[in-house]
Amino acid sequence: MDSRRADQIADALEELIFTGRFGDGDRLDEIRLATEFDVSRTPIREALQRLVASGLAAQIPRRGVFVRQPGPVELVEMFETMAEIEAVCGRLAAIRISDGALEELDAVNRRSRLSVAENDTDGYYRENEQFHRLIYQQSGNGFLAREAQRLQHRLKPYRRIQLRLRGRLQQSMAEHLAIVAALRSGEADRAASILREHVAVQGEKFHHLMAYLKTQAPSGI
Amino acid sequence: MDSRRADQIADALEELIFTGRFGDGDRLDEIRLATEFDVSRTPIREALQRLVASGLAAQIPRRGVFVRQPGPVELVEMFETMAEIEAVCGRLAAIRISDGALEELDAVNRRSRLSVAENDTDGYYRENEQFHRLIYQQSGNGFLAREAQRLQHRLKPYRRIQLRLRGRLQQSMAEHLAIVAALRSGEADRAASILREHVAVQGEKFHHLMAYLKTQAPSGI
DNA sequence: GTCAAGATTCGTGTATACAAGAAGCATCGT
DNA sequence: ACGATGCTTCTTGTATACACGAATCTTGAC
Repeated sequence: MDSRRADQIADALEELIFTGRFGDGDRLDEIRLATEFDVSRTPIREALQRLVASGLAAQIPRRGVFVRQPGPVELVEMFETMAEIEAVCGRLAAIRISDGALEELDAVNRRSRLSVAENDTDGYYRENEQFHRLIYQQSGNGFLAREAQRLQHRLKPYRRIQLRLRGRLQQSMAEHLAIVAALRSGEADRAASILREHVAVQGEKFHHLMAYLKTQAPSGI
Repeated sequence: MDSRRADQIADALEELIFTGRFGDGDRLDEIRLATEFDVSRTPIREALQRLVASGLAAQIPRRGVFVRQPGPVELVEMFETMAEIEAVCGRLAAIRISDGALEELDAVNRRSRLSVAENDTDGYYRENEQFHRLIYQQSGNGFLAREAQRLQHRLKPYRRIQLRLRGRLQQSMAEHLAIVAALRSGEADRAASILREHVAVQGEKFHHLMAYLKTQAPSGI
């Protein structure tokens, strides 16, 4: 699909940052990466620029680009922003959603329930992602939907991990059902506030999880 | 400040796109731009990638990058998104704003009033920009503030032009005063809804202006 | 021994050279 | 005459070479 080497490298680097292989402040050495990816510096530089544009890294002129993992404060801010944007999507979707999309949401929730039964967090997260994406799209605003998806992608590793907390899967599932109910009945404000809480609570849960992990092992994600 | 040639070029190109010197669908020829900016293709390519990342241009592999001016539909979507995000900022700011910031907003509004008196749309827009930026910052969420500012920057040319409509300056001014009043009294929902309308109406006004200009002259902005 | 200044080295930023795919054009066949 | 196929040319994508600034190391002075 994408024959540009630089784009593949950008995705690979993003994954490496997400999985914590590159820690905060690490310099992304062009030459080193070039040899590792067996490619010249040119595509590496293009990939790095993409990372900088996404906010995953910061560039200091003549010094290089450095990984920029969000700290606790920024993570809270990102989750709050995501919560608000999802709330907006939900409020608009409650007015504009199509019957077909409601059916799709039901279908996603049926599949989600199976994942919950099997305690399959990865499977659940996949369905969860689709669930939210559908709502973005049903906001009837393509631009907003793209922005929401961009943010979702950025928060993906953090949204994912908090599902491992005991009871979180069931709670999330229940919230999804409530959201669909509100959308179906066209209760815009109710859909918005449930969605806002649904996402905000993810931030809090993630926060708790981080605090907990810190007491257990001082390693990264 | 920024010694990187590529960044300067990116800004210059952005300006050229904003001012309509490059129309929708125009190919941004690397070689041509390189000779025009008297520079090699390398910084040009980096600049183009930045444009693509901002959404101002689209890249087709092995074909080049093409200017992507938003059409009427996308503009409406962008204004709606901006309106919702500003509403969120306003709601949060109503709770979190500092006394000092309220003073600053008053000061900005005083300066704005002078621009209104002189019918100085450019001056008014500068103050207007600052007014909104202050509210973003007072949302107490740095991440949200940056996102809002990014969107504001993207919409700048369109927000600016609609101020030329007769009576718009006075109307905008009145709305700003109402917004500060709501923020000062901590009426979160009221601040949000005024801000939402304040921005949404800009989209509508811009739309009207475009429709009007289209009847007058078939040129670009 | 410590600090400062110069030299050296290393890495980014830019220019240029090379590779490869896409578009346009000409020629050949039907 | 029209269409298809191969060639040519042009442009992007990648590699390499060069320039310049930053950081470090060394050396000398106090």
